Amino acid sequence: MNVTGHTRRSASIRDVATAAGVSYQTVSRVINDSPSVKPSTRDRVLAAIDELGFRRNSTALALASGRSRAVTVLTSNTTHYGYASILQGIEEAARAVSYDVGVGVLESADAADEAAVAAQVRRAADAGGGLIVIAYDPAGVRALGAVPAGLPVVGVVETPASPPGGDRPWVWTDDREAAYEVTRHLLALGHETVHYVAIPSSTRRTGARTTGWLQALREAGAPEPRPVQGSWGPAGGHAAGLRLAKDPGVTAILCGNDDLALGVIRALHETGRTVPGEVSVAGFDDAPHSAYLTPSLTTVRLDFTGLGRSAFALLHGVLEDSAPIAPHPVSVPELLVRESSGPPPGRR
Amino acid sequence: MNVTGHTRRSASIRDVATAAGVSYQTVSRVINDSPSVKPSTRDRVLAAIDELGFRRNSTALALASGRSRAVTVLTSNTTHYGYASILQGIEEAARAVSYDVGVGVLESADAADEAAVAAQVRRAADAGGGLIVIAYDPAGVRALGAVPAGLPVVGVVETPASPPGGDRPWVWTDDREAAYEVTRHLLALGHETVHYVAIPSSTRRTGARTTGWLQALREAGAPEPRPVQGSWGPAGGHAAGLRLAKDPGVTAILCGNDDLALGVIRALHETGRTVPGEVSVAGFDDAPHSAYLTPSLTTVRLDFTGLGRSAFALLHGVLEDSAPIAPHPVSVPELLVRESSGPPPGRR
DNA sequence: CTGAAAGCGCTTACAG
DNA sequence: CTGAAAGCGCTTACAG
Repeated sequence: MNVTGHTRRSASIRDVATAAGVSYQTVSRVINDSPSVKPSTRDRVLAAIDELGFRRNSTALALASGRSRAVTVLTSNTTHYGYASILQGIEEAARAVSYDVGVGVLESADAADEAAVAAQVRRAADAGGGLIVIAYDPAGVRALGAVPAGLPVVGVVETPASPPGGDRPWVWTDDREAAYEVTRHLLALGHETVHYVAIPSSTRRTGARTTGWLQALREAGAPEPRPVQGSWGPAGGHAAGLRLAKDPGVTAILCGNDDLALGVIRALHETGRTVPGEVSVAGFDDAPHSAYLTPSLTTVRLDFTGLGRSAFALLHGVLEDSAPIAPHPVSVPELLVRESSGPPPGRR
Repeated sequence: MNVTGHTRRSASIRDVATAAGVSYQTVSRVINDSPSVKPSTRDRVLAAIDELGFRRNSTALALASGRSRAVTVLTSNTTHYGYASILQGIEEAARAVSYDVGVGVLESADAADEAAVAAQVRRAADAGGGLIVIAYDPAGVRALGAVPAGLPVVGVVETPASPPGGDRPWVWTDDREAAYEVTRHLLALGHETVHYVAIPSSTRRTGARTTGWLQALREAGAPEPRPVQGSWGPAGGHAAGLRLAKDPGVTAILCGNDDLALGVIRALHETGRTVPGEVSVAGFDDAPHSAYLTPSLTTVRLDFTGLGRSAFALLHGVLEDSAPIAPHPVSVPELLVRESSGPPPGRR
């Protein structure tokens, strides 16, 4: 600060060069760790950098080199636990290697507004650097599809139906396996079948969680009820729960996430059904509060933060042209059996 | 895309100039809405821009002009509901005026790691543009304090004890008023007093929520129990709830946020106390699931998204040198009375 | 091992 | 109303 209150222009490589008695190209070499600098010269430059508090201007770096040590995360939402955790994981990994992280929220989760999604993708592309698209919902899937070829991008996606080719830089958690495990847990308790309240799938096809649930039912020879369409939040779970509560044959309900499960439990309570006495309920994600609900919620923990870190690692590999990192890191889901699941009535 | 799979260099203002038959300075004038361009010239340039798909390079803009239509949000966390909602509000407002938004997570919420906080502030400053610091916790407060003078910054803070001077570009929700209202609600139900489980305060001094709670107790001539220190999450609420449950005189508990309240309710349940039959519990924030808990949670809704929009509006005013926007927008908290609060035992 | 030149894609004065 | 020059702070070849 000078006396007028304006920020002092920070030192440039030319200032450092003058102070160190070298040309500014040499300064550039030092800050880029070029091996061809005499140690004594390097030391003088380093001392000048330190003395002047020089920090390399990232804007100039980006313009001159065409690379911009930055990643933009495109997501439909920042408040849902899973999305927010992925973002946190990305930021953590990015910070470790001095990358900036930007956020772009996709306007409409139902992807009705195609133009808005495309606009966000263009903005992100303009920002330079790489792109990570959270493609759990229609808007995200559309955004991923709208990324122009040639732009470095990683998609955080639902478990693909079949292993994608090597040209698909995607990461995911094994939702199918997770759904399979919870469903088997509920069936093992003695339930005749398990009903399912689905989160909106990212595509028109059946979602990965739905697939895993169905697989478990089929292997057990259990009846296969139609999934109930939910939304992302507790309100959708509540509505679905009220519908399911009308059917006295329903004794076990798997929900596409913990918020839905919470809404379902509320609906069951309102209609006088006890959990887990009359109906067992299980969720997905292990949100922070799920262990403290009454009853505490049986769920599957997915490592979203780790998923975010993996997404960034993959992108970083692409951007830095390093050896292609293992393209499809998959974290293992963990079943957490709590109070909300138990044997069906009459089998206690 | 060309056949080799590389992205085609996008059009520059020189390309547009050539196509339109003008100099590139004229193109610059057109994209900057300069009034001194002949309409017919403008039309030709606009046509060329459209045809070539020209998009202004924001990096070059930033380097040449020294301004960077960008804001970096510094926060301790992206997953807590309040923090995430503020971020969402900022992004929404920023997008409306084509600003990029970056995110920096402050390493340690307890601000023990002073160096890490300072490093994040430097990084954010290097990114250019403005800064919004969420200063609800010690790390955020420290970050806000570490911002070098001259850098455009807006702080999202707890309700200040006294109205700050005009040189403090701060925004807040009226937490004190909110706490005051919930406490009065509980007292009006007939409770002798209201206990308080506090969120960590941003400073060593008493937090705004604590102040509002105390004010209501004093006005009512109610006993003033010591606040119980909680954390941000349900685990802290659970621990605090177990302690409070030991005291049979406790009939009403106000919690610093909904997650704490959820943990408190769980602890009361575990120790055999009914809510609201024996103990009333109220929270703060109106998280999305709070209405669907059993019992549903009495709480105060705070408009975090609106707070984020206000923070950005204030910063935008500073950056664009426009008329100083009303410096301290305050949204009005809304009391939501639900099932978790009722009359004390014996006064039903 | 080090320096001088050209350029990244824009903007900001300065001319006319 | 429009054009030619200089420069933002770096990097990338190109010389020596």
